[in-house]
Amino acid sequence: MLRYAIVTPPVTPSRDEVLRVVAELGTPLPAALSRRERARQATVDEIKATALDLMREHATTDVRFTDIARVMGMTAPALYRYFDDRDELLSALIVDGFDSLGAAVAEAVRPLDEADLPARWSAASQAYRAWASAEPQMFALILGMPVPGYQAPEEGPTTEAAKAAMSQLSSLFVAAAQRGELRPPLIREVSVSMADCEKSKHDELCDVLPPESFQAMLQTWAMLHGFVSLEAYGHFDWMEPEARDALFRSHMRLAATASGLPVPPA
Amino acid sequence: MLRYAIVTPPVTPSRDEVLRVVAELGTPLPAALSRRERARQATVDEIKATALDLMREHATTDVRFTDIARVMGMTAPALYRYFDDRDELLSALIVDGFDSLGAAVAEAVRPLDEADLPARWSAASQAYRAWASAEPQMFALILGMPVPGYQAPEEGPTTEAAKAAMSQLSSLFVAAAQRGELRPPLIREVSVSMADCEKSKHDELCDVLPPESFQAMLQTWAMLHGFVSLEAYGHFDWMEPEARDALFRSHMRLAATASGLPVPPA
DNA sequence: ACGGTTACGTTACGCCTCATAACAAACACG
DNA sequence: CGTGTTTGTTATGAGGCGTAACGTAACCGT
Repeated sequence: MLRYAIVTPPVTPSRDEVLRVVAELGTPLPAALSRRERARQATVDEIKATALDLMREHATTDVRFTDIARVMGMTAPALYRYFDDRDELLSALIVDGFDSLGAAVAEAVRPLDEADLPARWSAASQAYRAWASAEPQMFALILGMPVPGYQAPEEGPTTEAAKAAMSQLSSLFVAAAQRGELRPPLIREVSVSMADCEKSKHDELCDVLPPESFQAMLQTWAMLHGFVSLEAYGHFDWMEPEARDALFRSHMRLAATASGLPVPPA
Repeated sequence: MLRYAIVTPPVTPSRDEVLRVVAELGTPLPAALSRRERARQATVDEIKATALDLMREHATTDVRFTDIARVMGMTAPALYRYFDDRDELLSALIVDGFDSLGAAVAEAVRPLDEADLPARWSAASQAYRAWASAEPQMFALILGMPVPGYQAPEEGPTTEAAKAAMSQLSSLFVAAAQRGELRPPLIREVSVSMADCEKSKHDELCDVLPPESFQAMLQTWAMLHGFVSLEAYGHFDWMEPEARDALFRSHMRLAATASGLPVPPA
């Protein structure tokens, strides 16, 4: 039923692997990690990786400690040495999820010409979509209604990770604005509360983005997220894949047109 | 902890109540229901209502049979007389959810002048949004990733209910088209697969709606759904309510502008 | 009105999961 | 080599799902 060999990574990863993971997590890397700490970190990673594998395999955001432990060749109570309870594991997975989504978008954009904003927008939105389609459970976990019973910690590291991931989107608008390629959006009326709120919460953006463009950016996110949500949860399954692709491209052209981003060629 | 008195409706409802419920469910009403069938139907309804109350109270899509039964003054195994298992209860709730969403939109639109399409669009989208905000659990249940472990039946009554609810949206486009008030959408390029798929699956629409308007309708749904999803799951919590309202109105103006629907005045 | 039938609700039970407690082995280190 | 820490184990309790077996009450044809 469960394929032990496939999902079980090596118990003691290489030093490089550990360093990569540590760097990825943003830890300052205090000179070096003791042997024990490295082993512990590896186990934590293996738990998270196994949980993700099981989520993928069972197509659900529900993860049973029992299953994780069995796949890892351990017993369930041992996992409590690494995560106080299920919520803590989920929070860690959510942080990783935002990181993964942000990284996927960043990866897709990185090799492209910085001047080619239409291509960067296409690649970024396509990466968002592809990530959600490939990992609908993760997508549901971070941007949908999470697992029943799970209560997201307010203002925790999850919020940080979310902001970081979403900055991938805003940086596109900032780049366009700084290059002078950001047209005024289709909707230019901005309510007072909108302009005010922009000043209070995202001040780093209001220096470079006019309020109507900030508003357009949020609407762009909503457009992107709407399509991707509907697709990820199967509400576009009645369409042929090619039709979905075409609809998505068309949708993103619309988003760019409406928000003032440079429009990708048809 | 649990308020028995509040959530427990009368065990034997009035005949009018029963007739209303039956009519609501679309049952053909075969002359009349026997006393037994009426009682059974009442219990089924009470179970669903209690489940909804508990979902609202605990802010989760997870419902425990034990809790439902306790609130109803029964024991858990008794519920299996009415629903084979948890999935069947959830499927029933999903059907009701789609019905409720569709009804909310229909209610909002019904009193308005049939000629005033901008007002109807504003009211419909606002009803969609308000419904999702008032019942985020239901919203997640029907249009998000459902409860872990729940497997939606393919092509069941849930699909029917979903189509019926979504027809509220398409009927707006159809009305606009029939009245000659539907402008060509901003994006007019339609891929071949899109136009073809339209013919195969939603043939009743392709008679009145040009393919580019059908495409625009789907994009409009995606725009609406994207905003509503993000808001319902708390990703717009950093905005003031007034700012969210303004953003939504602006978003819906954009949707109408882009899709060719008559645009509401600012 | 009466006995058979059907529906409903109960208690008892088996299985599973989460989570804790108490215990054993492995390891680091003076 | 001993000592304390870390990591794993087994044992245990609480609680949910779903089934089985059993009473009981309501319905219904005669």
